[in-house]
Amino acid sequence: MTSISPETNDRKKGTVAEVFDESLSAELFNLIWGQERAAMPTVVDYAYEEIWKRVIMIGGSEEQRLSDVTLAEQLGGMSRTPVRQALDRLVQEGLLRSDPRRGFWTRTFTAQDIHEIYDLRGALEVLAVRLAAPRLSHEDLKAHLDALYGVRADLDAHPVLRFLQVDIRFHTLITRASGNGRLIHSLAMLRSQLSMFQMQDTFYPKRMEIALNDHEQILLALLAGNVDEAADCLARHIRNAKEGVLADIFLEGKEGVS
Amino acid sequence: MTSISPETNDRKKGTVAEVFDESLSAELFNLIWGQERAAMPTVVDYAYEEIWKRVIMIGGSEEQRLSDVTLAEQLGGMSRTPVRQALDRLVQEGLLRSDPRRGFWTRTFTAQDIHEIYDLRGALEVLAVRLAAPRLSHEDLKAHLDALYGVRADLDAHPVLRFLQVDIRFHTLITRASGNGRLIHSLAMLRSQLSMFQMQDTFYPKRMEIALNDHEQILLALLAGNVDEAADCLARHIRNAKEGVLADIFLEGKEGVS
DNA sequence: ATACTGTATTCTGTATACAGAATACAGTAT
DNA sequence: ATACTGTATTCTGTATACAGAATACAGTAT
Repeated sequence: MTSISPETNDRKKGTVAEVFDESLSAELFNLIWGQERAAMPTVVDYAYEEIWKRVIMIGGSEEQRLSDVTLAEQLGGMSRTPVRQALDRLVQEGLLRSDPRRGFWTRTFTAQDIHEIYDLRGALEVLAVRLAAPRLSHEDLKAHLDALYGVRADLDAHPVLRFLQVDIRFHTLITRASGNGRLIHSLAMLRSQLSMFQMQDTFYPKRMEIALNDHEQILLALLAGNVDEAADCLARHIRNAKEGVLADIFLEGKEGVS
Repeated sequence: MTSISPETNDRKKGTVAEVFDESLSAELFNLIWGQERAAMPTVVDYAYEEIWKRVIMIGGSEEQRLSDVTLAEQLGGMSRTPVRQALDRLVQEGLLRSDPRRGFWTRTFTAQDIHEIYDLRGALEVLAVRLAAPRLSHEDLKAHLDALYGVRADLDAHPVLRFLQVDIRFHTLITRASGNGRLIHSLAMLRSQLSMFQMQDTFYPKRMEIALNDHEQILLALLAGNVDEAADCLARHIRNAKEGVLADIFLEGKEGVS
């Protein structure tokens, strides 16, 4: 899966897959679902985590069949029952499709899916930042600003994973501070779906810089107590991210589809 | 569960449970999940539907244990496997809690849950109406206005179920027209959770009239092409609904909790 | 009477068995 | 050569079996 750059850029860039492969899916899993891990995980929890990582690595560009028998063998010879329960969970969360009496399949993601996910995410994160504003401490905000400046300083050194970490942590900070458990879970599910094409997504330094600038602006607005500005900027930030992903992954020039 | 009226009202009123009992849960299920029913339902689908109805009838006021063995027997002697899959689905959707190695339980809903659900619903429906506005035909809008006037005319005849039907259909009209499948599903899940205390909720004619007036205003704004007004009114409508439910169900006078 | 310990019982989570649907494929007709 | 039919095989969905965790409870000590 080679992507054609929509604009030339002489600095380092790359798809996530090129740079990190297997280790990234584990990192992504921790960032997205780490906090929700059970104290005493069941066999189903283990199967869910392992299959999640595989699905993310397969990505959203091809439909691939997942056989419960094969997976059960590969996951240390466990039985089909917990594997099927894990697969059911992934279907619920929108990462897989189950074709009745024909099995489980990874899903392909279209431009329509990108629109759905980012539109939803925009509405949810704007709600999150409004709920979070009075609950975020100055220390938390400043700590994240520092982290942001640190990453911006050496984006060239280890670009993509470091950027993804700080990006996810920024959005997680705001989401968690909302205090709305259902909102937190919904956003985690959307991010889980986004991870499906994160592996093919191409990250340009320019795009990462723009994102970090947006984050900075939002954090500064929150520090200044200007919630409306933070919300507007966050909405714009997510619209921009959507356009970036659409341009990168779906090059057929359908940017006009609103 | 007897509710104390926060204001006296001499016209007919009542909790849903008093008026409809078992038949209502089936009606609610159809309104919420009817469109998503599979052509060839599996045993799990059947178990899911039956258990959903039971859970709704139990409601969100008491924690009740659900034994997979007992349910399997009651659902025509099916086995535990599909019952557990259905229970897992209900946990995913927030209607049940699974206590690891101790079983499945219905959840009690607190004022915090009402806040979470309605805040989320507000953000999602506002997004829905913005996406739906250019996609709703004048015929659809007018048809719903007619239905609304019909119900308002004879609210006294069969108040609660008729009101619930037209209420859910109004929100479903807007949600579906958004064209965003994930948004539609998220809102169906929230409504599913709302159904948990719908049975204890008390419907006063005044409250129903206010809701219908809101609906009318939103539909007229959409007919006039005034999307912003429709969105604002919808946001207000849902905030009002939240306050109404909080006042009805949680009488401890915690309206101040924002 | 109350707290504690150890055993019996119940019940959950996972493994395995089995029936029937979907699929592959060989054989036949055109 | 291609389309079709019927049988063999594979695989999914559900039922059943089983091990170990949670619970109930009787018996004992204080």
